[in-house]
Amino acid sequence: MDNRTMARLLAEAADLMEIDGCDSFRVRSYRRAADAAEQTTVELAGCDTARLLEIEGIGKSMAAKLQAMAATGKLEQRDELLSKYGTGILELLKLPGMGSKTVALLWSAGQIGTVDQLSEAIQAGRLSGLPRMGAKQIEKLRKAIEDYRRSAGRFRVDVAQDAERGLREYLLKFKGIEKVTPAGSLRRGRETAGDLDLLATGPGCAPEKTEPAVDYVAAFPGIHNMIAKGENKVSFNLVDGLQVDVRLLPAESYGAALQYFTGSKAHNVSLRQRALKMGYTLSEWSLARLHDNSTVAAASEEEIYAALGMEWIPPELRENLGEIEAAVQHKLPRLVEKSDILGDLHMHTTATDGRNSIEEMAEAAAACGYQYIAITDHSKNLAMTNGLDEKRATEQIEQVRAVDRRMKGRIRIFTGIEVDILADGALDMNDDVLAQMDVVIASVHTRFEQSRDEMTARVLRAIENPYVRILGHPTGRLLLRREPFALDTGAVLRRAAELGVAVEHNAAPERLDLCDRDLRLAKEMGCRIVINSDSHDSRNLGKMDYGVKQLKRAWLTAEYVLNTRSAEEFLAGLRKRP
DNA sequence: GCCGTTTTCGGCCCGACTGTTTTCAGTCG
Repeated sequence: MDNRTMARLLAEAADLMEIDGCDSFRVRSYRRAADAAEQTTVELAGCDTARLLEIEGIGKSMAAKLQAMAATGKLEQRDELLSKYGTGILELLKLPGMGSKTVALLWSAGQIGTVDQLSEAIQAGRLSGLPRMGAKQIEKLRKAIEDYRRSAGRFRVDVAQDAERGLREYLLKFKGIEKVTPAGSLRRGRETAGDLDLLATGPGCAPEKTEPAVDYVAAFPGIHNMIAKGENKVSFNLVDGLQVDVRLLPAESYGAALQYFTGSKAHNVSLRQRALKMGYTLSEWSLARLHDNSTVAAASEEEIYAALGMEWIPPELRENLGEIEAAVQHKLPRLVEKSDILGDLHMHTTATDGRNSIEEMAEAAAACGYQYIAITDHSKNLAMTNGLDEKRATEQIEQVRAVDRRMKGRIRIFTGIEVDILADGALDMNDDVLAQMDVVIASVHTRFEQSRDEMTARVLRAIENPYVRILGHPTGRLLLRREPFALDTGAVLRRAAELGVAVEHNAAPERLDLCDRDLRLAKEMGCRIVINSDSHDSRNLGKMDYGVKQLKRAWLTAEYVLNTRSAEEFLAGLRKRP
């Protein structure tokens, strides 16, 4: 059993224990253990007790549980509670605004243990009269279910990406498979994926010879249930429900298949129309001549696009939004690449909720090839993270400068802070401290019951503060968990552009703030855009692949992205301080 | 359940906000 699965079982156990009314500190220790399992680099399943005990947050009892999990594949506490409450109870907990106490209340009041049962109870009016269940609360729940159902069935891209990585590694271990490429919305860089399409090719994928490869795919240990197993396609669900289709393809039609399964549908329709006009027909097998069905191109996408008289189109642009016309005229932009990113301006350290020191972050960033970074820990309003007050923030400035000197120019470290935008738009830090920072990021962290207008006013007021240089995660979007902040993005971006406040595209995979639509808007408004990792761990520093894909989807070139410039130019590109 | 001792118990991240409370419980970050 891998660390990730252990982490999931422990986290689920913690949720269930909380519903069950266990001691909250005990629950927390399960959560800490889950965190540790998720974060650690050592393979837990192979560890002896002594090694396990070295891990922070793992004690004697937890070590035994980890070993039992490795041996049996199960966590007893979790299974017991699940059989008591049913599996639907965990789903109930995913509704925004729904915590363990409310779940426990619903359970004890009416044996409500699934989202469907809750929905039914609301319809039937059975919730009113329960403690703390007023009209507003019930309406909130009704809305939460609606949102939840809308996103059901799709997976956040980082979940799909993780699955893809694991599967790809597994597939490439097979001798007859030489190349594995994800297709579909994952390849195009969409925020969510309905399923995961993986294309594999190699000698073992040749027609009539696929049987061993198919068997190998079907033996993937992460498979929860098999949907279909054919000659060149294997479909199954992973434990978390994600559907995976693995297609084994001969090298000679790999390009056509990749093109076909990458989509989007609209792009493909357009492309096929063009093919027809040219006397060709395009399918997942090949681009062929209409009159005799002879192949024109099939092995690579490049050949196919070239045969259709155009440049190869990056997958991120394949949405039928003008990319075909541009490719025909050879006018596709040179999109921003990950290697263009020279600095990361948003990260946390052990001073607040990060896992590494300033030095460690700096070293890791230098190893990523960055030329500069900013240390931007949380401010005091994020009490849970041990946010910095004015005094600690001032002290940290000195520490950052000291580390910067020690790095001797190997990397520049800017001073900074991520301040919280309060309900009324004020910042939770004095201006005279902000005035000393190179980089001040202002972010909304809490979503109150604010109307769209109030939320917009809140952000607009915050960026009027002359020390704010970057607007952090502007839409507060946490996909599939919560609606983005309802705010007038256009108005905010326009004002940010006027003021010279850069807007952040937060590349943290779980916090996809500016979707491609927002980024296009930012571009139109003339905003300076910064892509940041918001790392809480030095190991996440270079992880910008997905974020860069999103930039590409908005047709952004390096000139739009401020941190593709040198340290000096970057600073000069930021809003001038008063 | 972990941890660290001022070591075998008693702490354990804390403040803002909402709704249903008329003083506070629940959720979130």
